[in-house]
Amino acid sequence: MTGDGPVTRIQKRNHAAILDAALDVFSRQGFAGATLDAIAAQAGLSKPNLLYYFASKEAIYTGLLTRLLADWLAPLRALDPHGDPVDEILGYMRRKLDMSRRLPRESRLFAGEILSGAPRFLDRIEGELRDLVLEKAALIDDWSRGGRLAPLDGRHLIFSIWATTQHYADFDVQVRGVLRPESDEHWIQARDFLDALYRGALTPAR
Amino acid sequence: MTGDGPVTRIQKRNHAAILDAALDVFSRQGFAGATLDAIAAQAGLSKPNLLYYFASKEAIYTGLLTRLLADWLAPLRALDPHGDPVDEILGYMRRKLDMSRRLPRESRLFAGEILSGAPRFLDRIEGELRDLVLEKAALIDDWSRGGRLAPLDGRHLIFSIWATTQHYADFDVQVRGVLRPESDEHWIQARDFLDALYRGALTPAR
DNA sequence: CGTCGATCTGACCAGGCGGTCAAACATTTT
DNA sequence: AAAATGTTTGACCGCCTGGTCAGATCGACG
Repeated sequence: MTGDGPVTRIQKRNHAAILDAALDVFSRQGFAGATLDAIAAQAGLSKPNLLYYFASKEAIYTGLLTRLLADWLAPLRALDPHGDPVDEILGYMRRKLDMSRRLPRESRLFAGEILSGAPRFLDRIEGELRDLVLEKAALIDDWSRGGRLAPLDGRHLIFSIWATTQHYADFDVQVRGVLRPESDEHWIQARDFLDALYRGALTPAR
Repeated sequence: MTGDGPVTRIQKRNHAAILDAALDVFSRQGFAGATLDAIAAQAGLSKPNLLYYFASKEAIYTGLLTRLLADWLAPLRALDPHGDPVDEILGYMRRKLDMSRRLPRESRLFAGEILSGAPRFLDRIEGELRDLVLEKAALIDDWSRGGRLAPLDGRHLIFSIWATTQHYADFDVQVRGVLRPESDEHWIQARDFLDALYRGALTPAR
């Protein structure tokens, strides 16, 4: 294994299979609770073979985090300075909620990492994540000061959108345990609720 | 050890020391990542001595969850049907935010358990937690229908208050990583932000 | 086909884990 | 003081874990 990432056809296939299996296992069990045997079994490989592709459990985990971070931040990055403020923020909320629905494993992976103190992720939180949040928060604060949004702290507004949308992925068992949805109707309810919540709070000049 | 809880003076002291140490370790490392050695060290006891007081790691963990659940639900239980709707809900939000600030270990303990699928807690989520949420959500829905609150789904409103307030405990390292607060001023900002958010969204008749 | 590197595996290891136990030590009771 | 009960410990065990390694197998290519 060179450090240049997958090259051959087999490498590409197994590399991807391992990362997908690892996402499954790490997101359910956390870093400490996950075992290489479980990841290998889920990927359909033997444990030594898995270690032929990744140097260590640690390497799989950090590989996952790195690979997923960009996708994870994409919705916020798409917040458009030239759009209508309320529409932009509601749109961002919807994209995040949609990500929670479609990519709950990724959401739980990040949640578990941060919950346990982000020992392997703190540098990127304080780096690109921080930069992006502060940039977009400044944009929101501009909108607020211009009277195009109710006066709300942009940084905490972003936090609240993370919290409310990721809640439906991270705390899925609790949401389902309380609501007992027959299929997925609670996602529609969540969308409508959050739409009303943020529309009511963001709309200025009442 | 009988099953009747601490009796002697020494038992009371060590029992409490163990639970406090366990809260520390479990909330930082999760169930799988925590070790009996770490808990014993934190409690100032030897591992066998720790197991003299609790039958197993599992027993300490579930003992903790049970002991803390009532306290955890107290703020919601205090939601008063006879109070002013907006004030009641804002008051509830403040109590929850205050709990996140004062009891972050407890918040992270529950978060970790639910995040990993609540394998040892699901029955109580579907039991007393569900009952309480549905009761208070019905109250909120009554207020909404009576025009005393903006029309919002009570169950999802409760979820959103959990999400936004517990976020500051569960994702503390991320919040601090982004905001870099010099002391604890971000808790004040959070209170003001959430106050404005929910006041704006809840206030009816615009 | 044959060769050579890429891929894969069974057997194995050292360390850490939850948990046990007999015996030592403390404390209370008689 | 002695007996009885409650508390603590060092030594230990079996199991699982992450990781290694020598060698077997596979697959692309001349």
